[in-house]
Amino acid sequence: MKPRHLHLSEDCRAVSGILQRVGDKWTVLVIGKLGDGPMRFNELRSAVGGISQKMLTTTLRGLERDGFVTRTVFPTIPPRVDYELTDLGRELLEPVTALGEWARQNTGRVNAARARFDAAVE
Amino acid sequence: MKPRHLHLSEDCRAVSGILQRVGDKWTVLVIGKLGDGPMRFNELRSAVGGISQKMLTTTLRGLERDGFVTRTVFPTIPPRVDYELTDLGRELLEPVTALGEWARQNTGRVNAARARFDAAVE
DNA sequence: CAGCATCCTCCAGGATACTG
DNA sequence: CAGTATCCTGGAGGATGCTG
Repeated sequence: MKPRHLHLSEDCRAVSGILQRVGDKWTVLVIGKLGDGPMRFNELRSAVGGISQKMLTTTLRGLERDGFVTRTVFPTIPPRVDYELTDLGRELLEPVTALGEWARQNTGRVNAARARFDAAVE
Repeated sequence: MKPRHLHLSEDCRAVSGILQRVGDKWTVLVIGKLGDGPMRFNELRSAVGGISQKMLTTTLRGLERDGFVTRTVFPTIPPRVDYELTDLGRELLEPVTALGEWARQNTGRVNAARARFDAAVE
């Protein structure tokens, strides 16, 4: 085994994979909302806001497939479906939240850099 | 006992933004390589592997614009251009690496969940 | 209510060719 | 060497309509 420096170079493909998985338009927003507790489909839809029905379905299926979310169907009329984070999903939420915290604290610096860059191009 | 205030909900748009920024196909791989020190264009190109010249240019421009990397041109013949992480870039690398570490430790569980899901659908 | 099915648009990203 | 400039394609994602 290679010695681990604190660089991500060695595992960067894996990092890239997980980031692409989680870096699509809706995934984080959905697991973010589900972090508050189980939710029904349309409840989640309006909580996220702006997401199409198709994309919510797609996103949830993906999360379910990867073991981040459970899907519970109540065979009532009308039907009721609850989505809830699994343990794995909640664990994922931690490093994601850390990144989110970083984002929250540094958007200012990023925006400043952008303004500087765009001004330089003029 | 889980920490009760993960509340990603409030800033989830910002999180989503930064994740989409960093969640494209090449960004993480590039800053991962640059984490080892400054690199020239083609050096970086072959280090990353599989990236087209166009996408490396695009990715680097984006990173430069956001203040994550610096671009230094040496007016020699042939030309030489060095790319290097800024402080901001190195700081970004930390939460990203944490997420990468999570990915490294949990790909097994995710793959297992996928296999289970796909088998159930069959 | 919670979806599937369909159609359509847009753009990330690859391939290729040319240049200072 | 380090790029620009074009062309092209797959797939993410939106809009709409139908169903158990």
